[in-house]
Amino acid sequence: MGLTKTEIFSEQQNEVAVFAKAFAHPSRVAILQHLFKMDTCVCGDLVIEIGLAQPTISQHLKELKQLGLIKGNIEGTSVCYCIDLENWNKMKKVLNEFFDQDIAEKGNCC
Amino acid sequence: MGLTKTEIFSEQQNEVAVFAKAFAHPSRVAILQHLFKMDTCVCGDLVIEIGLAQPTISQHLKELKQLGLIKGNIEGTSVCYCIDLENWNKMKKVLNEFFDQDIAEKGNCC
DNA sequence: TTGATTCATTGCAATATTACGATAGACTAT
DNA sequence: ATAGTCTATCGTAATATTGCAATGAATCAA
Repeated sequence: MGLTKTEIFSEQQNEVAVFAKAFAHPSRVAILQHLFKMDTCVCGDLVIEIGLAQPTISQHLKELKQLGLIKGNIEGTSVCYCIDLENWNKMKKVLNEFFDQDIAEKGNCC
Repeated sequence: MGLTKTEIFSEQQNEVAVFAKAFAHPSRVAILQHLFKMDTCVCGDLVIEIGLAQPTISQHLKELKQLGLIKGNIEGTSVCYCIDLENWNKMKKVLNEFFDQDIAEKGNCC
């Protein structure tokens, strides 16, 4: 059906999934990497850098912004996008807690 | 179009995206958490635990298996699934390298 | 063999995601 | 005002993902 049954999962499980979705596409990975590399970022940069159409980039930026991973300030006619470190670190914490579950002394059955 | 243009991205960017996709759905997050919790895991367990239909769970398990994050051994009539630690650690390394890009002394323009 | 159990596969329906052309809105420069 | 630049939004087309009923394949128990 394509309809995720979010209500049957825990809040943490949904949070991991929502954050992971941000990186689940190479366009967004590339956008974030570029934002890390640069000091000041404009959408136009990204269109040239990444090689997708401007509306496509704009759409990906919107998703990242809604997740809180980036923020954008209007600067004259262009928009300055950059990483929102506070939320970025929160995301890292949530995902790393998931990655680092207790796996130490487990009888490996397989 | 829904067709990801993987060819315009770097290998690393695609790798991050592919791994992230594994966690981009709460079902798979829940499955992995359950596999961590248990010592010996069977698909039937997961159907009861998670509350989705058996074919749905089976499909998610297949994806995780194809990615190499879990492995499954046939054990009589049931199948023993568990985390593949080697690939799990590789995934952690790939994603953490992405998460921990140089962000230290950046002039925050926003 | 027959029936029960367990998991995989197939086929389908519905929603989600990705991409882009066209267009609109906001600002700048002339 | 007018033209040019930059970004957002709308509408649309195509692919991807999710979920499940039905079915199949393999094993075990009697």
